[in-house]
Amino acid sequence: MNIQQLRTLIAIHDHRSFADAAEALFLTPAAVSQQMRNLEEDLQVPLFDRATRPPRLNAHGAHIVEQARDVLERFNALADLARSPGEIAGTLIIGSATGITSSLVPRALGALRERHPRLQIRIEEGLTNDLINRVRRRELDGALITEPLIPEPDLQVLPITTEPLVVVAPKSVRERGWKNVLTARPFLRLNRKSGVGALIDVTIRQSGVNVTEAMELDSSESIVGLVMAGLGVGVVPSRRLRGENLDKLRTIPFGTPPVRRKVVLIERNNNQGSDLAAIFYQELLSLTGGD
Amino acid sequence: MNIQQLRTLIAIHDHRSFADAAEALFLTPAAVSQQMRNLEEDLQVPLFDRATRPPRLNAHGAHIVEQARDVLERFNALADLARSPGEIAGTLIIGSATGITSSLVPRALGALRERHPRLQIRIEEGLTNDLINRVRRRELDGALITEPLIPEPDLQVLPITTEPLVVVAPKSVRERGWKNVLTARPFLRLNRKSGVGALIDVTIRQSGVNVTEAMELDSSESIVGLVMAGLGVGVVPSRRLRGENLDKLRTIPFGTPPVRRKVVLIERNNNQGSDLAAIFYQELLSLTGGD
DNA sequence: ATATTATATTAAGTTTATCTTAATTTAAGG
DNA sequence: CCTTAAATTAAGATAAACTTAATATAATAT
Repeated sequence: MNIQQLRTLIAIHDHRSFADAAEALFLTPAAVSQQMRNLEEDLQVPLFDRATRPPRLNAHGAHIVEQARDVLERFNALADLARSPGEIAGTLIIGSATGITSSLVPRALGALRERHPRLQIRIEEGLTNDLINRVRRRELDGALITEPLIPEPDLQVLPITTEPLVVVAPKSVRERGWKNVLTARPFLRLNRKSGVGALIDVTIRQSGVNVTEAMELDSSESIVGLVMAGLGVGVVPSRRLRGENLDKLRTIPFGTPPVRRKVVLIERNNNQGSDLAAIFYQELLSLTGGD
Repeated sequence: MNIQQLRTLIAIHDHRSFADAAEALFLTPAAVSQQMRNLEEDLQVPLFDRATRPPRLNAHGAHIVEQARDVLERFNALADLARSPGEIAGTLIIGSATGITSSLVPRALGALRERHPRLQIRIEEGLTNDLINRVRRRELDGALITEPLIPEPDLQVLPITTEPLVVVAPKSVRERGWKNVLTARPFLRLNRKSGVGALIDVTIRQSGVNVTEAMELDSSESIVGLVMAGLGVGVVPSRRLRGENLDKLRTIPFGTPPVRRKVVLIERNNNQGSDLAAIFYQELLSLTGGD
């Protein structure tokens, strides 16, 4: 049994004539006759009472026609849907490097959900290098990470937003200039495995400043806490200071010129990118106005 | 797009491999690969991301798989239903000659309805000759009529029940024997177009009795009424006398030997009969115990 | 009853679709 | 880099589905 045979069966019922059904289906009457013969043979049951002209659907045949209408409608609806995939559906999987705090991302994801209700969205956190490999392996549609990033020919880097870094020190530190402040007290280093940590490290090395490292920490919050307790100085994204009691801290722009960390979306290059990631990026751009 | 392609698409999703899907479907991998190519070409949209091995369903493809499951399940259910038409459905149309009063028929129809809830039943009354022609033209599945009936090679006569005929006369008629009673008073004839009327006519002619016809009437009830009014004598099915005040009437068995009218079901012969009529007849037999 | 007509059926040939086989390509893993 | 397994592609083989032409037949007209 196949869809074409069902189509023919219904047409015979509607037109009450093999010949008229054939005409409606752009076939010859012989084709219609043979189709019905083949269908009956396949099913091993008669569908027509052929003692009249035209043949009449028997009780069973008439029953099958009614059921077949539903099946055919659904099949046609699926074919239409398949031909015009207009509505975005599926699962977008985005990796996010640990510590990315930009409010842009949640806003973009919210807007995506609203615009494409059938789109499933998943955010998976991880370390930058892991995320990059997972994008390559197509396990992720894209990943949000921070620079620095070694340019790779198979990856595309799409800028999303930037954020200034600042030196933080206890209020009691009086030295002028960021280099002097960093050397005035023990240095609380942000883990170099993170993009920000690495950016800070590179900047310090290139400036020729010799800091006295006290310890290495995994998060900007820890660093801010220790600085407030008077145990040293550090460098953190300025956003991390929101809500803090700035009366107890000094903040000085970090670097010459001041360094900003960039949040970027990486995707596969060379037409290997995921359609869903492209949609996500468009959403981000519309929120930032392209800045 | 066809059902086989949908089947293959789903198998690829479930096995995550063209080769394994091919094995499950008893095809070669090349056939699977070509089917998917053909499907994408027909729909004019890609369904797979082919930059990996095995190819992965893209978002759109995965979405179509989910919809396709429903369509395929319904198609399969219809094929199963079509192959085994176990449950009786459809419309049984039975003709009934005017005046058939046997309680068997309503009882049989009631039992049929109970046994086959999806069976539609229609009873259409008419004159015997009309009904016979309509059975021939397959407009009726069968017809209930009374004998006599001229045997016809294309019609099958299935006996259902019999009923005695009686001569009815006013109490004042004293003659002995049915023949004398019929000639003692004017004869009230039942219309010969009905089976009973014809049966009565034939029996009288064959007996050599010369009745004096007063008038011809269409129903047994009219005859009984006129007899009670003293206007003549007649012949009616004995069932018609139920509830009548028999103190005012004489009743004598009609014919030598006594004549009984038969109610029969006629159907087309030579394997032209309707399945539904056969079911109806079986029901009648089970109610009569075959008598 | 016979003749006519329109339509379904059947047989045979043609066209199209779908499969298999064999060679080639390619992603993935060692 | 090499190897392997699996997907792809081209070409041939097979099966399915159609058309054409002849035949059969129910229905209708005379």
